[in-house]
Amino acid sequence: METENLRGLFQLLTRRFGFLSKNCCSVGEKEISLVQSHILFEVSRQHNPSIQQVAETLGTDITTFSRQIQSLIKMGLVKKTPDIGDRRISILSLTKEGEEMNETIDRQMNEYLEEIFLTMNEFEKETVVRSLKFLNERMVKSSVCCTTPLG
Amino acid sequence: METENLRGLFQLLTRRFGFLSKNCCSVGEKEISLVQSHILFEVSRQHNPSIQQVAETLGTDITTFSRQIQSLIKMGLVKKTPDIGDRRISILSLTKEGEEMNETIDRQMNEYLEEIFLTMNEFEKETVVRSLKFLNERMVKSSVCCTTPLG
DNA sequence: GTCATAAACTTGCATTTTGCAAATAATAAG
DNA sequence: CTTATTATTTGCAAAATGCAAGTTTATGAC
Repeated sequence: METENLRGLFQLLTRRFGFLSKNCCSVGEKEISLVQSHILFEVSRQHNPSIQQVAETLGTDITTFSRQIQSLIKMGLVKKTPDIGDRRISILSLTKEGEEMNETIDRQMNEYLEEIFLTMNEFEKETVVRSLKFLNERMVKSSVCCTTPLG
Repeated sequence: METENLRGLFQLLTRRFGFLSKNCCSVGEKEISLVQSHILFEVSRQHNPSIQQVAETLGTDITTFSRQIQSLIKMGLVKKTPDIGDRRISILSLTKEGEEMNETIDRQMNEYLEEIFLTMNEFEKETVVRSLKFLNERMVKSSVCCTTPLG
């Protein structure tokens, strides 16, 4: 097989997805940053995660993350509940407003992505989506640097 | 077809690629940031781009970008040449050292990615790579927000 | 040509983000 | 009980960001 420039491929793909995400985080009155939208996404995705868990998943320094959570709490999007078994730990969850924000962003992003996939036929779309899923799985399993326990 | 969570798929994929990229920007003595590695990548990829062109491609504010270029010049990785036809314009190019740095990062990243693809057979790999390329093309063509002229 | 307008950058702040070091609080180990 | 260890928070100080305003060069109207 010819030598592919895999790096370029990934770089361009992620950049384009980044552009897609950029504008998509203001919902009604509230506006959050890209990083903050990732936090909502991840808090929603994990089951009652601690601050440390989410920070690690996102690869953010814990001190920076602690402050980001403070902002999100001030905005009324995230809640912090002390863990019952271990009171050092703060369990994160989304408020009703946070849920709504996350869902709206989700819908928006999926809409954008669907629009891209509209240019493909069913077979092509299915192949691409299956490939992305497959690749995703393999990236998790790979031992190559930089993976986090909770990926 | 069942409803996929496309956003999640993309988000995780790009995050994982981001992790892969994170550690990979120190070459020998020199160490550059992720953003700076993107700049080297893009300056190398485009044919004698102007400052504005690269800034736009990367979606960075031009004033921020101007300063980032200054840093890279100070590090001896990038060169600025006044355009012959229009002296307002600065043409960017990599120095020999910049080229080397970019190539090393490229090699490193491709090595990591190849390692992930090693867990697939030829057919699977080819399908995935073809899917990524295909998706990339369609993202460029799509009119959905956030694309830049030079993508 | 001259003057106004616009384009390609650059600099001056002022804000935000970041992360290391150190502090705090709670648990676990011995 | 005393000493780690763990989870999180604050105190800086450095870096990144972006708007407003400046500089230099080019272009258009006249």
